[in-house]
Amino acid sequence: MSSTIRDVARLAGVSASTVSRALSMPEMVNAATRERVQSAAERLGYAPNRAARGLITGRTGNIGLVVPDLANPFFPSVVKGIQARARAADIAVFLADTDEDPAAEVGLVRALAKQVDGMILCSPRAGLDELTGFAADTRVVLVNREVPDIGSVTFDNTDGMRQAVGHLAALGHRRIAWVGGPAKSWSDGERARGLTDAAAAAGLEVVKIGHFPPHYDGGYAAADQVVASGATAVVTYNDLVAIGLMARLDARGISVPNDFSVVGIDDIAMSRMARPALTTVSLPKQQAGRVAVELLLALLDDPDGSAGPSRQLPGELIVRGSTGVTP
Amino acid sequence: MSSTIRDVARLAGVSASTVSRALSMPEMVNAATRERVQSAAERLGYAPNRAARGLITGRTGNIGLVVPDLANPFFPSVVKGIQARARAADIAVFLADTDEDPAAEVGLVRALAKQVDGMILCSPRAGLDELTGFAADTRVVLVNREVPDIGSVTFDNTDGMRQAVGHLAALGHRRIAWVGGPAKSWSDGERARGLTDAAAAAGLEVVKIGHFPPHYDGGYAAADQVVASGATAVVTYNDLVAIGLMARLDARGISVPNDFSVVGIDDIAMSRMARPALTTVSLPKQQAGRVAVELLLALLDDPDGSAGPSRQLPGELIVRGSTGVTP
DNA sequence: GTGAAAGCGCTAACAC
DNA sequence: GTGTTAGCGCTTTCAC
Repeated sequence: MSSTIRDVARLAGVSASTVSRALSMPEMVNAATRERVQSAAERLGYAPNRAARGLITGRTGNIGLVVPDLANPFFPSVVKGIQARARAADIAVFLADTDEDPAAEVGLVRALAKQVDGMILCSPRAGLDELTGFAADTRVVLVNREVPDIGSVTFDNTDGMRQAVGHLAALGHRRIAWVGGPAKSWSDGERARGLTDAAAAAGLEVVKIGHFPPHYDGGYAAADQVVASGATAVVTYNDLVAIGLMARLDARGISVPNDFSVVGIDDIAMSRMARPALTTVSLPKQQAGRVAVELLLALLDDPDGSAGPSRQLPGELIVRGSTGVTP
Repeated sequence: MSSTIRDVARLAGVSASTVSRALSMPEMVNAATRERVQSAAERLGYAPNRAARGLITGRTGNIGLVVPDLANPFFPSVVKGIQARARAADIAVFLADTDEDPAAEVGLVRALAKQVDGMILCSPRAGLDELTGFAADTRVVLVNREVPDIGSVTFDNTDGMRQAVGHLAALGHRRIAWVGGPAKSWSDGERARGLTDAAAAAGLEVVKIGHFPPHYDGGYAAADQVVASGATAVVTYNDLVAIGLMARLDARGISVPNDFSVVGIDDIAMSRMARPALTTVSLPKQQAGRVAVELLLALLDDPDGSAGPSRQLPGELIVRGSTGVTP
């Protein structure tokens, strides 16, 4: 159905290798021949079969992308950044959604690894050993996860939490609750630690409220414990949790921000739309995606394939209505 | 780096062809040999190179998926459905996001078409001729778009609008505004027509308010015209628009649902979380994704590749706070 | 039931 | 500068 390199060769009256050269290394071929080949290719709508090319060059021009859950708006943003940067490099993206299932993660990585040049793993839930194992087989870049000897793009949680604490301290809060996300989430640990350290430095008290699913319902469920903790402000694992938490607060007649302050992390679109709008540590999600692709490309061009420098991106506190009033 | 069929053959003490058979047509090989091959494959972590296999079988085991904008929560849901169904069939998914750019759409389809068995195009913005052209080259299934002779999965907009109108009429509304989405969107036309027809049948008046971007900001921008129209209720192109519209209404001190009723379409997660929660025509997004994959699989198995039967999925009105009160 | 040989579409080495 | 040859990893005749 689709035309091959030989069709073009026949039409242009040259050999297949000349077609190949004319298309991928135009300098190496006579100008006249080149034009003949190019117009023939044009006329046939020819485009090389990348699978066949990959077989011989060892480069497929494809990358794999694994995310835990597309329904969490954080990930589509990262995916968009990755897409955009990959397309600019003429690279196609395999996407897999694991549904937050670590076992599925392992299977999907193995399945995809064979047909891609490298993989980007977003917030992987897999264990350290598994990730190290992946990186031995394939070029891997991590997003929102740090593992020794594997390239990664992360966010500066320490500084983000410092900003959040500074803001809450300035509003007069003395006791802050932390609502944690999935126990297997690397960033959960980072954020909790960042918050604890920043609070200690500022002389504030932190109450940790268990682990909750990283969704609206998780926040909704956490709210009552947060209130019972005696805190006057809360920082949550992510925006979705914060929004769910605010809904429960509202249902109980607790006013945000008059009675309570809420700070999220991520800055998903929904946070602007919430009422009151959510104060949050904004993370450069699309940029993280773009940077991840760049790291991966560097890794692919690097003959020994050692991990390039990892990148840490800054977060920025966006103050909105959910922390507008002093307690 | 990765082991090939010959490595397995050597370890099992058989030929490559036997390995191939033992793995893909286990019946055709002696039980003892089969076990030897399978354990050898296991030990080496062998998985066939799908590109190489595709070269000879003509089937890559991959499908392409093109969506206009992952930032619109409607699409991640569909993508999740597609992913899940594809994975069950051991099929990998190439994902491309066009950023609502029809030109990018064409380019991406062409680029992907070569390395996939078929493509799913979600809410494509491309013209009729272009889509027909695609379908001539590749197996194509459309989601949320209907084109003659191309298989598709759509939602029953006519019935959905009938439900919405029935609800609003029962609340006592006599004059309903319609806020349209992108002019190039097929479903925009369908929904507008569905609403108009249902309103006519029920003896209600419809005021159409132009075309707006299918986002929060579009709804925010449309609100003032909606109010000026003299309508007491509004149906919007999608939930995002409805939520933006409600925000502007709120900013102007117009109470939903006391002064105004709002109905969206899609039922994205955010609609449950909005305050007041949004009444909306819920669309089975994940199911649409699953069905699209099934249609595509049927198309691939069909030797003459003619368009299979298209499927239309029902929508269901979910009544929430945004239409709770009679005007 | 199994192996040897051919070939999918392409590119890279080697001749010329 | 261009054609010929070989081969990427796999499946599929065709012999045996």
